[in-house]
Amino acid sequence: MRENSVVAPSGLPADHGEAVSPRSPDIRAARAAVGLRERKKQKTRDTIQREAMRLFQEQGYEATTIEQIAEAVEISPSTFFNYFPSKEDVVFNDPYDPLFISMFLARPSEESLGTAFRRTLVEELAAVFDRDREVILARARLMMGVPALRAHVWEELEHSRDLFCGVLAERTGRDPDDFDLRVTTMVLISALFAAEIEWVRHDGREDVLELVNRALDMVEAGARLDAIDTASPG
Amino acid sequence: MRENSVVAPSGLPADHGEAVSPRSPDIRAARAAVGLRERKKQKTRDTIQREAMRLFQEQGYEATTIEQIAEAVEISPSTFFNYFPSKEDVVFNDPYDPLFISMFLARPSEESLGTAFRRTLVEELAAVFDRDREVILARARLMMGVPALRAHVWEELEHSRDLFCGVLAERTGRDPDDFDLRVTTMVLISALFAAEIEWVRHDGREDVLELVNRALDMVEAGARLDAIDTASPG
Amino acid sequence: MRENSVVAPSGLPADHGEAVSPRSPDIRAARAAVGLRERKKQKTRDTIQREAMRLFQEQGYEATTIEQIAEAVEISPSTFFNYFPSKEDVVFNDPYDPLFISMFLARPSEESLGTAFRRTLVEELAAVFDRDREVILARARLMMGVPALRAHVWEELEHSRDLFCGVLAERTGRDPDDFDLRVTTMVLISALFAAEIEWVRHDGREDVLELVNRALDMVEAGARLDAIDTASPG
Amino acid sequence: MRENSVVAPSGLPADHGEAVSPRSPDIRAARAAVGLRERKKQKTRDTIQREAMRLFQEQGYEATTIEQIAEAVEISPSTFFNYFPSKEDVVFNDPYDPLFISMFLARPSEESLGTAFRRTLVEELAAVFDRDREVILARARLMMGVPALRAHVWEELEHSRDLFCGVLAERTGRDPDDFDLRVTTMVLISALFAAEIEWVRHDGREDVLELVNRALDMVEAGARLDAIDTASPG
DNA sequence: ACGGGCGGGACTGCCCGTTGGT
DNA sequence: ACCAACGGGCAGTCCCGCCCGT
Repeated sequence: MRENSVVAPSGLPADHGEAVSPRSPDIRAARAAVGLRERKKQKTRDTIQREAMRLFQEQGYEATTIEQIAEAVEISPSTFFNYFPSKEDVVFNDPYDPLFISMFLARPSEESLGTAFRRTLVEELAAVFDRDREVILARARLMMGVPALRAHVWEELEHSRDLFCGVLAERTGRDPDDFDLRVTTMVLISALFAAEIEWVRHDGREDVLELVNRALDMVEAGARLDAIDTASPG
Repeated sequence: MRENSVVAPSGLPADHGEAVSPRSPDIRAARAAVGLRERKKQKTRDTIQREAMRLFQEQGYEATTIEQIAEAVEISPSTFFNYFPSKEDVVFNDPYDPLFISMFLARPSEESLGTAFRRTLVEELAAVFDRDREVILARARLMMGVPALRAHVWEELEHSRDLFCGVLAERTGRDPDDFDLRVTTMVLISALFAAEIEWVRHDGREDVLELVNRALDMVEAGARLDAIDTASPG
Repeated sequence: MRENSVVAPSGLPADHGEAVSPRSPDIRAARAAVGLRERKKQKTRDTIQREAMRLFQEQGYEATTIEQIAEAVEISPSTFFNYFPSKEDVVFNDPYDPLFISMFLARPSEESLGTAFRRTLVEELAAVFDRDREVILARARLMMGVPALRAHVWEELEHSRDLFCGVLAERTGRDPDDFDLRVTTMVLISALFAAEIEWVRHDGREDVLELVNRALDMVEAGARLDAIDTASPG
Repeated sequence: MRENSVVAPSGLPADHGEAVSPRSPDIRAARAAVGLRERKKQKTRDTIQREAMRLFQEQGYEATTIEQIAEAVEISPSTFFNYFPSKEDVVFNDPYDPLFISMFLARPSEESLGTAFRRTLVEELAAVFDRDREVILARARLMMGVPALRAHVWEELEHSRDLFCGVLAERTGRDPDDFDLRVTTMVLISALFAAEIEWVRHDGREDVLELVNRALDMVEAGARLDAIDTASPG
C-alpha cells in the first residue's frame, strides 16, 4: 500500500504493438523488408512495456523494480536497458507525436495552418481515443501522479515543441530558432497539455475533445487574465 | 516514498508566507528568540547552495556528488538531506515566486489583473536582475542543460501555477479548480518560461525584459499559427 | 570446477582480528578509547575478510560474487563497498607493512641501515610465520594465481616502496624523490617479492626465511647476469 | 574465465616467434597467400590502437568506453574484443620485448651475458627512441597514471621475466626454474622498470638512456641501503 | 537535531557466450 | 563461415531513505 492507487486497473490491449490497426500493403511490405530481427526486437520492446505498465498499475511505479519487470518479461535486468534507457522511458514512449506530425503534413495545402492544426488534432484524438482511451488515461494518470514521471513531463513537452517547430519552420519558411515561432508553439502545446491535465484531474469523465477545443479557443482568442476576472465588467 | 496524489488542491502553503506577511508582536518576539537558530540554519542552507553551485559550474552537475558538496560545506552527507530533499532541489530553490506573489497582491486594486500582472512582472524582473543577473543566468543554464534538472522544470512550472492559481482564485472569486482559470494561468506561465528559455538559448545576450514583454504580447493577442505563417496574406 | 583449486582448504584463525597476539597495556588502552563503534566496524571488517577468503578458497575467486559474500556476512552488497573499495581489496589488506616499518624504526641507531633492514625482516618474518603461515600462504596463492589479483600486485609493491622510501628519506636525510633512493628501494622490495613468489611456486615447501636471505644476499652482492652464467669461468 | 594455474612454466610462447624465426618455403608461400588478410587484420588492429590512444589522451582512459572506440574505428564493440582481449590490452601491447630478445640472441657469443644485455638494451633503446619517443612516453604516462593500467604493470613484468628467463635458461644451461636465475632476472627487470618510472615522473625531461645505465650500475654494484645512507661514513 | 552506518535500487560499463543473418 | 548483434552477468557508483546513537 505504497503510493497512489490512482490508476484503476484497466485492460491493456492484449498485444498492443501488433494490434496497431489495419495497414496498407506498402507498410506490410516495408515491415517484411526490415527483417525478422527487427520484428523480434519490436516484440520484446512491446512486451516490456506491457508488463511494466501492468506491474506499475498493480503495485505502483516506485514499488516496481527493474528486476521484477525483467523477471516478468524473462529477460535480464541489463537487457531492459538495451531497450529503454531508463525506467521512466517505459512510460514515456509516445507513438502519437510522429503520427500527428505526418497527419498534419498531409492536410490539403489550401487550409490555413491554424485550421489544419485544429482539424488534425481533433481527428487524431478521435481516432486514437477510439482505440486506446484506457491505455492513454492510465499512462496520463501515472505521468501526473508519480513525481519521478511528472518531472519528465517537461522533456516530453520540449521534444514535442522541437518536433513541431521543425515542421512549422519548413512549412512557413521561418528560421527554426525564430522567437515568435518557438514561443507560439510552446504556448499551443502547453495549452493542449493543460487540457489533458484537467481531463485527468477529472478522472477522464469530461470529454477530452471538448476540453482541448476550449483550451485552443482560449489561446487563439488570447489568454488574458482580465478575461477570467469575474469582478471586471467584461 | 514521495509519491502523492494527482490532485493537489491549489492553495498557498501556509508556512511560505512567514517571511512576508505582518505579524503580531508576540510572534515577532518568539521569532527573535529562536532567530539565531533559524539564522544559523539559513546560513548553512545558503552555504550549501553556494558551494554546490560552485562545484556544479566547475565540474558539471552529474560529476558532482553529494559527498563532495558535503565535504566542501563541512557537513555530513546525511545532513545535506536535512536541508534539501534531493540534489536537484539545490538548484531549484527559487525565492522569486513568493516575492512575485506578494508584489502582485500589493498592486493598487483599481488596476486590472492583466495590467497588475504585467507591471509586477516587469518591475520584479528589473529589481531582481539588478542584483542577481549572473546567478540567475547560471542557474537557468544548468536547468536547461542538465537532463536531470530539465526534467524537474515541469514540477517548478506546476508549483508556480498552483501558487498563482490560488491567488487568482481568491482575487477573482473563482473556484481554484476552474478550467479557464487553470488553463489561462498555465499558458501565461509557459509563455514566461518560453521567453526565459530563449533568453538562455541566446546566452543572456538579449534583454530579458523585452523578450518577456514580447511573449506576453503574443499570448494576449492570441497565439495563432496563422500569425506566424509568412506565406499567408495576413 | 572453475579455476585454480591451487589453494588447499587451510584453517583460517577463527577470529583473526581479535587474536592479534598479546598487546602492551598502552595499545589496549588506545583500543578502548576508540570506542564501541570503531570496534564493531573492525569486527565486521574482519568477518567480511574471513568469509570472503573462505568462499574464495572453496569456489575460486572469480566464481564468488559480492552478493554471496554479503549474504555470508549478512550485510547488503552495498555495505560491502563501505568496507572495501573493491573485491580485490579484500585480499590485499596487508597489515604487515606498517608493522615492519615500525619495527625497523625501533632498531638501535648504531645499526647500519642494511643490518637493521635485514634483521627486522628476518625477525618479523619469523614472528609472523609462527602465527599466520597458512593464511599468508593462502593469500599469496590467490594473489599469484588469479589474474585480477596478480594485476594488483604492482600497486601493492608501489605502496610498499612509497612507504619505505618515506621512512628512508627521513632517516638518511635524502630527498624522497632521489633517484638512487627510489631505485634501490624498488629493487630491494622486488627481490623480497621474487623470493616470496618462488616460495609459493614451490608450494611453501621451502623455508621462506632462507629464500629471502638468499635473495637479499644476491641483491647486495650485485645482481649480475654473468654470475648465473654457468658456462662462464666465474 | 581467464584464471589459470600459478605455475606457468616459463618458456617462450610458441606462436610468438612467428615474425622472427626462419620458415620453410611452403609456409612462406602460405603466408604470402593469406598475407592480404593478415595485413588487413593488422591494419585494423593498428587503427584501433591509434584511435583508442587518441581518445584516452583526449578524455582520459576511464571516461573512454569501448563503444566510443568502436565507433571511432567503425567496428562493432564485439569486434573490438576480437582484436584485444580487454580494454587494458590496447595500451599494453609492447612490441619491443620480442625485439629485444632477438637482438640479445644475435649478440656475438664471445660477449659475456652482462655485456650483451647492457649493449642490447642501450642500442635497442636508442633505436626505438629515435622512432617512437612520444608514443612511448604517452603510453608510459597512461600506464603509470591510470590505476586500472598500473595494476596490470605487474603482469607485464612477469611476462618479460618469463620471456627472458626462458632465453637465459637456454643460453646458460640452467633450469628455467632455478631460483638464482629467476630472482636475478626479476631484479634486473625491476631496475629497468624503476628507471622508466623515474623517467616518466620527471616527465621525460631526463635522458632515459642515462637513467637506465645508472640503474643497471647500481644493481650490478649491489643495491645496498648503506650506500644511500648519507649519514654513514662510507 | 546532527552524524553515521546501513540498505537498496537505478544505472553504467566491461566482458563473454550464443545465435542468427549475410 | 564468419562476424555483428544480442542477451546476460557482475562489479561498481551514486542517490537517497531509515534508524540509531550522541
